[in-house]
Amino acid sequence: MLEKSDRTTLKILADQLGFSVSTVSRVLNGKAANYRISKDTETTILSAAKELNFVPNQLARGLRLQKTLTIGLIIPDISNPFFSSIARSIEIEARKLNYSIMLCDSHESTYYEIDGLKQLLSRKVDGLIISPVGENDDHLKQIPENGMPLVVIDRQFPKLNCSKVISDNYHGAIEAVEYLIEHGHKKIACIQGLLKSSVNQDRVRGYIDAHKRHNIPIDSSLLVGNSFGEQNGYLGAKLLLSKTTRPTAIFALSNLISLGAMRAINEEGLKIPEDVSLLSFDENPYSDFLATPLTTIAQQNNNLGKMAMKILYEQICSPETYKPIKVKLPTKLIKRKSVQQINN
Amino acid sequence: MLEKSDRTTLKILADQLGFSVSTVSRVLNGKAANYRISKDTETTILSAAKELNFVPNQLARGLRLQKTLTIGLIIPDISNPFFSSIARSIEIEARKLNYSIMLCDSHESTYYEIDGLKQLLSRKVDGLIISPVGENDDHLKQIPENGMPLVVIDRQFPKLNCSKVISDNYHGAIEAVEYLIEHGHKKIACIQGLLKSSVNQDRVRGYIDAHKRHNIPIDSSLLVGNSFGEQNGYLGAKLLLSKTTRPTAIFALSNLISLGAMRAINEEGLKIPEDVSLLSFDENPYSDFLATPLTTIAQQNNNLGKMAMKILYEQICSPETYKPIKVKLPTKLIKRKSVQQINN
DNA sequence: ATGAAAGCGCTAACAG
DNA sequence: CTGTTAGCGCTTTCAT
Repeated sequence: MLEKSDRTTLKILADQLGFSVSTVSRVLNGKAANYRISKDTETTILSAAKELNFVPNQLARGLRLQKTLTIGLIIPDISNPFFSSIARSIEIEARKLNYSIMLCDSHESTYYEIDGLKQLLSRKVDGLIISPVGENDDHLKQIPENGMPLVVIDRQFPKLNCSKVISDNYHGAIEAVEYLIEHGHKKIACIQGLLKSSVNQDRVRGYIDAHKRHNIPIDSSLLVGNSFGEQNGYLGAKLLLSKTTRPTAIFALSNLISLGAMRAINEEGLKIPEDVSLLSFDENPYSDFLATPLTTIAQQNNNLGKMAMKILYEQICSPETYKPIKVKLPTKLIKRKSVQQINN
Repeated sequence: MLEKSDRTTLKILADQLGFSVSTVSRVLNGKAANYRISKDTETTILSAAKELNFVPNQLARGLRLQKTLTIGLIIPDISNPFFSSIARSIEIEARKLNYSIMLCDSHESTYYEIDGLKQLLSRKVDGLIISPVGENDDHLKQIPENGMPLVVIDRQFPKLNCSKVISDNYHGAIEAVEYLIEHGHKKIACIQGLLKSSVNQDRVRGYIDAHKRHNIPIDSSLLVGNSFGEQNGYLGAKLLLSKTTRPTAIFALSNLISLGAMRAINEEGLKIPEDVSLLSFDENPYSDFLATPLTTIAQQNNNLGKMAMKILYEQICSPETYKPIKVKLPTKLIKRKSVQQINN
C-alpha cells in the first residue's frame, strides 16, 4: 500500500517502490526505452506516480538542468488593452511550447523595468520578452551580452543587439496623416507619447514626412504631449483646443491618448468630427461604438505577441547559431466617422 | 583584481575573495551582525558582490528555503480589461512585498485552468490567486488541503475552503434592475454569463429578486445567454431584438456582453436608449464616450486585486494560524445616458 | 569571527 | 536493466 503525502518527491516514490531514484526519474522522463527499463517496472512507476499525484519540482529540475521552461515578460502597463492583448497572445504561444510566464509591469518607469529585470534574471528565466519603457537601454545591453535570449517588442532601440518585433509605425503615421490631408486638413495637431521612445519618434517622423510630401508647412506648436497615458491626451487636447485658431484635426499617438482627447473635446462642448477630426493609433474593441466611431491605425497586436514568442523560442533552442532578426508588421487604417472632409 | 563573469555564484565570489561561501552568504543576506562578522570583511564582500554584479540564484534559494517569493495568478482572460486591471493591482501590491508573479491565462476553460495550476504548483509558488472559470472546483479543493495558500477572486465556490475576494454582485444587480424599474421598465431582458459561475448566479438572483420586490413577473424568455464573452452578448441581443415584442431594456452581465449587445443593436439599426435601454455590469474607461454614454455597475477592480494580494500575503506569513476570510466589496451604479424613462 | 558539511530535489555520467 | 554518486547554488547547523 502506498502512503500518500502532499509533497511527493522522487525519493519518496523510489523508496516506497523499492527502486532507485534514477530509475524512477528515467521512467518519469519518458526515457524508459533508452535505458531498456522493463515494461513492468515502467508501468509500476508510472501508475504509482499518478496515484501519489507526483509533481516534479521544477526548482530542482531547473537548478540541475540550467533551464526553467519559464520566460520573463516585462511590459509598461498590463491594464492597457494594447499590452494585455499582446500578453495574452504570448501566453497562448508560450503554453503551446510548454513555457510558463513570469510577468512584470514596469508602470512606464525605467526604474521598475530595471527592478523587474533583476527579479526575472535571478529567477533564471530561459529568455525575456520586453516591451521597454523606451527612455534608455543601458540596462538592456547586458542581456544579450550575457547570452540571455531577448526579444524586444513594440518599442525598440536601434543599437540593441537582439531580435525585435515592432509595428511599421512610420508608414502607419504616414498613412494616417495623408488620409487627413486628403480630407482637406492642413492644421493637423499631433499628441505625442513618450518623446524618447522609438515608437513615438517613428510616428512623429511619419507625421512630419507626410506634411513634407504634400508641401504643408509644419506648425511646431501643434505638436504637443510627452506620454502615452490618458492624462497626457487630455492635457494635450485641452491645450490645442484653447488656441485662438484651433487645429482642424488631431492625430493621437495611442489609444489612451485618444481617450483623454475625447474627454477634453467633450468637456469643451465640441463635436467630432464637426468641430475637430480625430484619428488615433491603436484599434479598440469599442472603436465602433463611440459617439463618433473612431478612425484608427490598427496594429497586429496578436501577431506581435505570437511572433515575439516564436522568435524567442528559436533563440532559446539554438543560442549559438542564432542571429537577431527584426520583424516589422504593417498597420492598417480603419476608416470610420471621426474624420471629416473639409473645404478650404 | 576581480575576474568578471556573466554568472557569478557565491562560490566564485568566495574563492576570489578568499572567504568561505558561508561567510559570503551571511553577509549578502544582511546577517553580518548576527554572526559578528568584521566590518572589514563585510564591506569587502559587499563591494565585490556589487562589482561582479552578483545576482543570487532564486532557484537554489527556493529549493533550500522552501519558498520562492513567487505567487501564481490564474485568470480567465488577461486581455479583458476587467481582469487586466485586477492583474495590475495584484502586480503592484506583490512587488511592494517583494513577490514576483507567474501568470496563467485559463482562456475561460477549466481544462487550461487545471493545466496552469499544475505548472504553478510544480514551480513551487508560495501562494495562488485564482479567478476560477467557475464551472467546477474539484481541482481547486486539493490546494487548501495541501496547505497551499489560496485566495479566490471574482468567482467563488461556496464550499471551497479558502479566502475569497468578490464584488457584491447580488446587490449590484438589485440596484441595477431597480434603477431600470424606477424608469418604468417592466420587460427587462438579461444577457447572462457563464451559467454555473457564482458571479452569474448572484447577479441573476439579484435580477429576479428585484422583479419580485416590485411584483413584476419574470418572463423567462428574457433571460438568455451563457458566457461572459462578446459573441454571447451579440447573439443574446440578436435573439432578444428579434422577438415580436421586444424588451424595453437589456441588462448585460459583463463588459464584453454589453459590447456584443451594442454591436447587435447597431446592426439592427436601433438606438440606445430610444429603442432599447442598456445597463451593463463593469465600468470601462470608454463608457463616457460611447454613442450613448453607458450606465454601468462599477466594481472596485483595483481593490479586488489589492485585497487579494494582501490577504494571500498574510496567509503565507502565518499559514498555521490563518483562518480563511471572505471580503465582499460593494459595487456602484454609475448613471449615464443609456437608460430611458418610459411611460406605460 | 569564520569554515566545513549536509541537504533541498533532481538528472546524468559512470559503473556494473 | 538498474543503482551509486556527484553536483546544480544556496542556507544553516555544528564545529572551532
